[in-house]
Amino acid sequence: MRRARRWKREDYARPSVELAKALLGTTLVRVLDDGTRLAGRIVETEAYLGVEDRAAHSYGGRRTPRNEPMYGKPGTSYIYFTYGMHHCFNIVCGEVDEPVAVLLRGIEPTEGIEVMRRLRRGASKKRQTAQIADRLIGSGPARLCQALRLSRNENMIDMTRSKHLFVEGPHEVRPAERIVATPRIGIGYAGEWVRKPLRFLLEGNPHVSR
DNA sequence: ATGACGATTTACT
DNA sequence: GTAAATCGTCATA
Repeated sequence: MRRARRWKREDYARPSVELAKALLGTTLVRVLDDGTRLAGRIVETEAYLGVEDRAAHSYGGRRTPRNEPMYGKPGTSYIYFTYGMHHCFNIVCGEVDEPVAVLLRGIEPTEGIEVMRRLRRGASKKRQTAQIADRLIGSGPARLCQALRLSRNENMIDMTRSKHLFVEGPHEVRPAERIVATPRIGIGYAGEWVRKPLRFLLEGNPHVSR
């Protein structure tokens, strides 16, 4: 087994389409304050291309308090609150002042699975479901945030230095898991950008959303 | 100050 | 398949 290698600045400093594909098969690690280590294999991502991309928060060069992290160093976390109840987690890439990022949409839990299941269940105020199926723990941008206890507290973290949130290699993609591209989800307002194949996933992996 | 809306999830018909 | 939940953000005034 190859030794785990934490991603450095240069690993993040590339175009969002490249990063979105490169992240597939790597491990996202989240260490809670009490030291509990949670981890999952990234199986679904979406690339956001910045100023030209109508679906991106930075479309047209918009720069607001919310999307400020997108203008930071590659490897910075960008976590925002939406729909009055959910969080989405992105990793900033490209160059400083180039507002591009990759949205993480699905992980296959590998470490701390039962803790993640409990975090997911605890996130719902409604009646506690008997048990959350494995494939529903990390399949979806907001579910992933619940499972890893990610919220605005983890916004704007430098993932090349943080002890609580980072990406690890090596890249593990099985031969049967080909990378496929589809249109992005939930961006029906983005005109011609709706159709562009900027969502990437490992074909056949059950921990992909929908 | 106001209002429209969202890079979603869940429950229900 | 359809709709409710739920509130921070941002454009407009």
